Amino acid sequence: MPGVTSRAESAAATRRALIEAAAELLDLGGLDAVTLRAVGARAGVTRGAPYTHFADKESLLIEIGTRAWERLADQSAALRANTGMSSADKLGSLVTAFLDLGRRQPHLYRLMYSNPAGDPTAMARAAQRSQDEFLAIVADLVGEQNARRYGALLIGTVNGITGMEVSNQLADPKWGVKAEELVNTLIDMIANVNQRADKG
Amino acid sequence: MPGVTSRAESAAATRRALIEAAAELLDLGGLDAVTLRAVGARAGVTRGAPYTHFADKESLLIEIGTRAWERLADQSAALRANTGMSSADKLGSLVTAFLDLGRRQPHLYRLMYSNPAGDPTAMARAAQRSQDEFLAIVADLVGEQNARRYGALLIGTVNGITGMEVSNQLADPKWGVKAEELVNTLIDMIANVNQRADKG
DNA sequence: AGGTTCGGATGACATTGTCAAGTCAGTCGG
DNA sequence: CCGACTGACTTGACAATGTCATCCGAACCT
Repeated sequence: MPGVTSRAESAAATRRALIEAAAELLDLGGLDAVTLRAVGARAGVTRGAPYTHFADKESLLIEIGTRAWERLADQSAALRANTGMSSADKLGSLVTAFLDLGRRQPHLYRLMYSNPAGDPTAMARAAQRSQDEFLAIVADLVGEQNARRYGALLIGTVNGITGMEVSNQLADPKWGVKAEELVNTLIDMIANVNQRADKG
Repeated sequence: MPGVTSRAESAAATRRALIEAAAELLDLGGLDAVTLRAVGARAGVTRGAPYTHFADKESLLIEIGTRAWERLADQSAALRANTGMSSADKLGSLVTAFLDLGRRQPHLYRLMYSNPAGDPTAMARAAQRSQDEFLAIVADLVGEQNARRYGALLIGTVNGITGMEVSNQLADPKWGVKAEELVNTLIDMIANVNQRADKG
């Protein structure tokens, strides 16, 4: 038997520690606080260590964003599999999860949308998977035909409203509305339109 | 009479040149391309010159974002004053302007929403003025009472949809819808709801 | 004219991302 | 059991960048 911790194990642990350290620094001090030196120090290694596990700093950040998207996608999938819940409630639950993410981890939220226009990164692919899960739940609510149209509208709206939350724009008392209310207003409108279409 | 170009005039010209150079670099190469040295070179001065006109690099960027928001606000104000146009058309026109901005200048668009959570910058104030103008047009469409609710919903949705455009997410053929369609769908729904409320 | 003011230039410095070279412990074939 | 090897990590070095203290010179005022 090799050492209690094999080399591969300790390397994997370091990789995990680096990701965690970077994510913590991001939450605490924003993107500017995430320097490779600080990440290394927090993970108990030196500034060069990240280059063993990641091509460059951006790759490390993308890994963090990817994981966040995957958590959301998993959450959606679990929710969709839940049989004791209405589609509308599932949708509301997801929206809340999204808003909470933006509120609790605004820097992470920004990172998740900092997609370069060029090639699709791993993060972009994870984001798409998350959207597909979301879309499936919307389809349960409004039917397959309308899913794309209203799914895109809903996703866009949730992003936008959360974005306003993140940049503190909705906090302005002039609006007098909460983010959840706004999204629920839209969900209601969509459900209504769809209901009328069903009857027609 | 002092020289053909007074010192104050040339200083103001330099300031303008710096802002323009920075904005061009932003459009061309993204935020990473905006280094003070590059900005100075493009404006015909050296790296230290910006510090005569701006406290730091961030202030220069904020100035660019502020100007962009002000252009939008002015555009909205002009539109609102136009008497030969329906409120719905005004709204559609504004939405188009917004989407075009995101499509043509994605880096600038991102900058406009990169608001720090803390104190309200000049950019944040300009953004608010722009939103107020938008809100006024929405109020013409749905009435003063509903303006806040639906205005916030619309602004959030436009932001979100544009954001999806900017990060190339709507380009995915799986959606099969265009950004304008989505927003128009929402505008129609809002107009309908309001119409029914009027009759009730 | 002579002093003053201020826009801009220059030198210097700390921080940071990145890489080449070196070090050392775990691993494996014999 | 031992020597070679592999690969994770460290260290030294470098270039780019934001920022500031200092300096220069031309426009400005009296």
